Amino acid sequence: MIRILAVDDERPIAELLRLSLGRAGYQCTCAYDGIEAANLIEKETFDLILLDIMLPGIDGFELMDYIRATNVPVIFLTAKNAVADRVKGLRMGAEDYIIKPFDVLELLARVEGVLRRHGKLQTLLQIGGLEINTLSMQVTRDGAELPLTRKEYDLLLLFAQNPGVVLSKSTIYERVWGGEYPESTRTVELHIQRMKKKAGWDDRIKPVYGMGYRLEG
Amino acid sequence: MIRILAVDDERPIAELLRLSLGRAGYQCTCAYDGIEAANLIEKETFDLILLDIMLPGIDGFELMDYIRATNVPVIFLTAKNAVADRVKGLRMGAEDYIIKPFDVLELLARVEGVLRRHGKLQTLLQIGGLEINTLSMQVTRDGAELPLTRKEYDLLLLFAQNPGVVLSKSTIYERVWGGEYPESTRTVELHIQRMKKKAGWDDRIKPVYGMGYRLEG
DNA sequence: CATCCACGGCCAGAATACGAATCATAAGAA
DNA sequence: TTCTTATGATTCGTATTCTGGCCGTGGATG
Repeated sequence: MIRILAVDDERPIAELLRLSLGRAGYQCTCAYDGIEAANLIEKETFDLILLDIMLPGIDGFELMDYIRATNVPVIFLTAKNAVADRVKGLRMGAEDYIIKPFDVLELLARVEGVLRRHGKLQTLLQIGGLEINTLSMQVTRDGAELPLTRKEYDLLLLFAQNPGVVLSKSTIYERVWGGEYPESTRTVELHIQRMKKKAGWDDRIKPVYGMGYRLEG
Repeated sequence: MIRILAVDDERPIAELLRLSLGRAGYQCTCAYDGIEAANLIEKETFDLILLDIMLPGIDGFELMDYIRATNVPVIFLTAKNAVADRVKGLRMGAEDYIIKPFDVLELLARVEGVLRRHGKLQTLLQIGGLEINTLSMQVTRDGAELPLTRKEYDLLLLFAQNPGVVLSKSTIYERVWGGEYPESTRTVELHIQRMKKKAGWDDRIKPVYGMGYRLEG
């Protein structure tokens, strides 16, 4: 069951979110201010948070700071003409935003998109002799768990989600680290190297000279 | 990887474009005025350009003149009530336009549409007995992979995307290497030669004396 | 037929990309 | 706190690819 937290101080909106998402098969909890939201996030775990920017008490941006550490994807809700807010939100690590008033179908499409990108819709990925559980973030080979670090896992998942595709170093950097690729360092190579080794994918992930890396079938 | 250039002098908008497109899997670069855009277009190659009309310095229309020569599709960004601009833009060869403020989903839909019309979303290209997979960047003949270097691949793809068209050496240089064609070297001939050989296209790619090269059907 | 110039083929040095090892710092657990 | 682990910058070595120069060939032009 996928759990979603909807944070909005306007009760009718929050209720609308809860009902729409509930109908679509998600388990949705509501919070009506920043404090309540923070408490819930502390106490429970969610797969996705829908966050209104304008909140009494702690506002959405402050809450974002808090949420970011938990790595839970956030879609935030903004008023029609608050472009600056949207940018600020995306900068702060939000996955997407929805402009109020929103269409319920659009909402569902975006929720699904974000969940898919985070691998929360499909919980088991089998590839290259490995089994990746995207919910528990565990990777196993023949039932034995691989002790992967955070970056290694992210990398592994990126390749697993794009088998056969050449991923350039800048793409990899943007997807795993975020931000612009710093040409001068060898960070990406280094981590690919470590991940390959742990995953036993030394022959599977191959460098494509001058282009990037590819996970072969 | 599909590369998009977003030209807009309003930083928040440009940033919004970059983040949204980036999240959708495109590689997006920003320029904040006409000069910067022109320089980038000169230096790199893009698959699509998003162009704001109102720009300081060189405006969007002037830039359009410049871009048209490069054959890169353009989507205009216009203000809500600038109907005349829209018409002018389409007349000048823009592929589509988007009215600001725009919805990100709409933007993505239009971007996808334009890319599809230009065959840039196509991942499998079959020509001259070869099959080119632009995602895995692999070229196969009868199922056997051709070991191409980066420049060879870029060249092959350029010809494959322009069958029957005479490509001048300076055009080829600009598209594959970027920057101005250095008359004094034989780099282009050399690489075409190698590529032809590996691809088995010795009789397919023919020199057009004094003009360039053409891939014959 | 003679001349000019574009193009093909080849080579070696230059440039670049990648892998491995090492070290310093940051983040996290005990 | 202290210890451990994770992360990322740096350096070096090697393999691969790129490039410029030279020469030969052959088409274009008169």
